[in-house]
Amino acid sequence: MANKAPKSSQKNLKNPKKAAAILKAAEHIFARKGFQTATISDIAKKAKVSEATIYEYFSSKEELLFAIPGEIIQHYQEKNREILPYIHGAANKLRFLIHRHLALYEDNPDYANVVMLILKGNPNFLKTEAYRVVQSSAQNYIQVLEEGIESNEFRPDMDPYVIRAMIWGSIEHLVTRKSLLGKPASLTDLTETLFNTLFIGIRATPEQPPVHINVHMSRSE
Amino acid sequence: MANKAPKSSQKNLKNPKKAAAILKAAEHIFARKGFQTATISDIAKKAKVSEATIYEYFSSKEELLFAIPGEIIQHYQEKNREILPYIHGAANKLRFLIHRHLALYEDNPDYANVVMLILKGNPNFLKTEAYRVVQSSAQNYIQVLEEGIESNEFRPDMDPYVIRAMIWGSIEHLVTRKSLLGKPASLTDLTETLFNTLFIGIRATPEQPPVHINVHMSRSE
Amino acid sequence: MANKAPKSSQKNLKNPKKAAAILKAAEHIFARKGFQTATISDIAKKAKVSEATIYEYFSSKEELLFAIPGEIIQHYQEKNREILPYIHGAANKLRFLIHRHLALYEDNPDYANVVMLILKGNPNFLKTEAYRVVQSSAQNYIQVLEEGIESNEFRPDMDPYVIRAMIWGSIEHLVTRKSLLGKPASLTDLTETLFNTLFIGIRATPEQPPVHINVHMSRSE
Amino acid sequence: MANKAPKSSQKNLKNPKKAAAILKAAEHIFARKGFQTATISDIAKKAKVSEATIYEYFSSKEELLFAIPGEIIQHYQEKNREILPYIHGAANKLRFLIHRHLALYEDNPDYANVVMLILKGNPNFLKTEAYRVVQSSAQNYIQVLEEGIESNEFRPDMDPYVIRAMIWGSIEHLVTRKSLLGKPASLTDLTETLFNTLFIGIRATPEQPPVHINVHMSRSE
DNA sequence: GATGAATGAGCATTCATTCAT
DNA sequence: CATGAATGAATGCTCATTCAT
Repeated sequence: MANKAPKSSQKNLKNPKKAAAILKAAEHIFARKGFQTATISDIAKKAKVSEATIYEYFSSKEELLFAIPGEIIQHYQEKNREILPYIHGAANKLRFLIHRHLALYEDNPDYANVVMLILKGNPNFLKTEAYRVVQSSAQNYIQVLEEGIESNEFRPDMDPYVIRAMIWGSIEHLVTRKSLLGKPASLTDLTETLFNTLFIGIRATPEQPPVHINVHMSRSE
Repeated sequence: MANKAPKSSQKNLKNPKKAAAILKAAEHIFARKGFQTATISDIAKKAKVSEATIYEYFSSKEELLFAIPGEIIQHYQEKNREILPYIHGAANKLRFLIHRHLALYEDNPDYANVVMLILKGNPNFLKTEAYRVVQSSAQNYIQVLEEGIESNEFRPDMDPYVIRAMIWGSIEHLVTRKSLLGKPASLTDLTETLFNTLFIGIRATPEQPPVHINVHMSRSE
Repeated sequence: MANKAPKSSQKNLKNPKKAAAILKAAEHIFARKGFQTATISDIAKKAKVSEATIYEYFSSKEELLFAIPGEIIQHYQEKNREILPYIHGAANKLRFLIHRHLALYEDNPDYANVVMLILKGNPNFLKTEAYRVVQSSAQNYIQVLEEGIESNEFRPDMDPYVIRAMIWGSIEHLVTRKSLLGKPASLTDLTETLFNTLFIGIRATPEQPPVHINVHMSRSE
Repeated sequence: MANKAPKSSQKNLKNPKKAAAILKAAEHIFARKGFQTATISDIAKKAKVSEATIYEYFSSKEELLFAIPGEIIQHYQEKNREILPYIHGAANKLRFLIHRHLALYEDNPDYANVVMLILKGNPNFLKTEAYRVVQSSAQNYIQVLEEGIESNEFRPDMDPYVIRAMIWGSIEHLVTRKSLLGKPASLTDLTETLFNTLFIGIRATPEQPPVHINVHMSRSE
C-alpha cells in the first residue's frame, strides 16, 4: 500500500499538482496550435506559471510534449487490466477493448489531437518511456486475439499482429478524421460496426457452410 | 485541347523540370528531417538551385510541402481509373485497390514518410488542392463497395464509409509503422490478409458436422 | 583588542567556515569555468550548500568573485610586512618580493586562474575593497625601490612606478602563460632571472665605465 | 600580383567593407561593455546592419570577438617585418619593437581594451587563427634578442624567452592600466625607460672616479 | 540559519522570405 | 530566369536572485 503513493509522484518531484496543471495546459495548447506553433509562453500563461517554472518540471518543450500521454495512458491501461478478467469470451473482450480505445479518444479530444496530429509523426516519441506504456496497452489486443484463437472463437489462420494493426489503424483513422473534420460525431457508436466487420466480414452470404444432407430413404414395409 | 497546355504548366510555369527537381529534393529532405527541421537551404542544396529560385516556383515552404503529393497521386489515380473497369467483381476490385494503395507507399518510401509523418498532422493540408485529389482517390473505395452491395457480393447492411475508414486506417497504420520502425518488410504482401479479414472476418467457422437427416418415407396405407 | 572580534566576523557574519567553504568552491569553479560559464548552482554543489545559502553570505555572484582574493592577499601581505624588516639591502628585499609574488601564484593555481583570467579584466574589481589590499601590497615594491635609490643600490634616475609595472607585468605575464599553457613549469625558479635582468640589464659589457687615464710624462733629469 | 587582392578578401566573402564595419563596431562595443554585456543587437545598431547580417559574416558572437585582432595584427606585423631590416643593431631593433608595441595599443585604444580585458582571459582564443599571428609577432622579439647575443650586444647568458616575457608583460601591464585607469598618459613615451631598464638594469653604477695614472718615464742613463 | 521553489529578465541564433541586379 | 545578399521576426532556454517556510 505504501508503494502506491510514490507511484503517482514518481516522475515529477516538487509540486505534482503544478506539474499536472502544466501538462494539462500543454495538452490544451498543443492540441490547438500544434507543436511548433505553440510557444512555451502560451503554455505558461495557460498554466498560470512562469515559463521558467515549466523548465523546473520539464527539461524541454519536446519532453513536455512527450510527457502528455503518460498519466492518461497509464490509467487507461490499469483500468483495462482491471476489467478484462471479468469479461467472458475473447470476442466480448475484443469488443470491450475497441470500445475503450474509442472512448479514450472521445473523452479526451485534446489528447486525441496531440496524439494523432503531433506525437504520431514524431520519431523521437518512439524512444520515450511513455511509448512503452502505449506498447504495453497494445499487447492487450494480442492477448485477447490469441485467446480467441485458442478458444476457437477466432479463425486459427489469422495473424494477431495484422488484426491489431487493422483495429488500431481503423480507430486512429477515425479519431484523426474526427480531430480534423469533426466528422464521425460519435466514436464509441462505431464500436459495434468495427467489431462486427472485423468479426464477420463484409461478405454477403454470411458463412452458410454447405449443409450435407444424407437422405436415407427407406420404405417401411 | 486548351486544357492540355495548362496541364504541363499547370501550377508551375517556367522550367517544369526544375520544379520537379525541387519537389523531389523537398520530398527527400522532408522525409528525412521533418518539416520544421528541414530548411529551404537544405532543399536548395539538394536540388542544386538557389533558395530564391525555390520561391520562384513555390510561394512558401508549406506550399512546397503541399505540392509534393500532387503529381504522384494524380498518376496513381489515373492508373486506377484506367484499370478498374477491366476487373470483374467488386471483391476483385477491392483487392486491387488495396494492393495499389499499399504499393503506392511501398514504391515511394520518401513519399510515404512525408504523407504519414508530416502531411497527415497538418490541418492546413485539408484546404489544399492536392487534398482534393486524395479525396477523389478515396472515392474509388466507396464506389467499389457500393457496387459490391448492389451486386450482392457485400453485405447490404455495411457502411461503405466505415469500411473505407478501416481500410485506409489499416493501410496507413502499416505504412507508418514501416516508415518509423521498418517493420512490415513488405507491405504489398499483406494485401491478401487485409482483404480476407475484411471480407470474411475473423470469426472461426466452427466445423459444421454433416447433418444426417433420415427421411423415412412411409406410405400411409 | 576591539579590532580582534571584527577580524573573524569581518565580512561574513554567521558561520565563517561555511563562508570559507563557499569561497573555496567558488575559486575552484571560477578557475575552471570562467565567470560567466560558472553557475551559482555549480558552486553550491561544490560547496555542498544550497544556492540560497550562498546569497546569505554573498550578495551577488560578482561579489562572491571579488571576495576570493581577500583572505589570501591579506595573509600574503601580512607575511610580507612581517619578514621584510629582517632582510637587509633593497636588492635583497626586491628579490624577496619577486619570489613571494611568484610563489603566491605558484602555490595557488586556482587563485592564479581567477585573478589572471577573470578579475584582471573586470573593471568593477577596481572599486573593490579587495583591490585596496592588492594596491597596498603593490606599495611594497615602491618602498623597496625608493629605499634602494636612497641607499645608492639602485639608479637614482629610475622611475619606481615603471619598474614596479615591469615587475608586475613580467610576473603576471608568466603566471598567465602558466595558467593557460602550463608552460613555465616552475614560476619561482624564475626569481633569479627576473631579478638579475632587472638589476643588471641585458647589455653585454656590464657597465665598465670608461677609464680615464692621465698620463704625465716627465723626464727625470 | 593577382594574388594580392584575394589576400585581403580571403576570409570574409561577400561585402568586405561590411565585414570591416561590423568588426569595427564590435571592437567599439566590446571595448566599452565587455563580452558578455555587449549584445549582438548593440553591435548591429552600431554597424548599421541587421543582427542577422552579422551572422552572415561571423558564425557566432565569440567568433566575431576573435576576428577583431586579425586585420590589425596582420598589418602591424607586416610593417614590422618591412622596417626591421633597415634598423642596425639589435639594441636599436629592440627599442623599435618596444615602441611599435606600445604604439599599437596607444593608437588603438578600443583594440587595447578588447585584447587586454577580454581576449587575454579567454582560453579559447589560443586555438584561434588570429592567435597564430600574435605568436608570429612575438617571434620578432626572440629573433632580435638572439641576434643581439650573437652580435655581442646582449649578455650571452640571458634567456630570450624570459626577456620577451618581461617585455610583453611590462607592456601589457601598462596598457591594461591605461585601459582601466587611464593612468600612463602616454604609452610610447615609456619606450626609452623600458628599453633602458631592460638594457642596463637598475643597479646603480657607483661613480667610478677617473683613474689617474702617473707614468713616469725615465731614461735610464 | 538554511533552503526548496518560483520567476523575471534577457539574448544569441535561426530561417523563411524578399528584392535589386 | 536566377540568385547573392540582407533581414525581420520570433522564441526556447538559462540563471541569478528572491522569499516564504
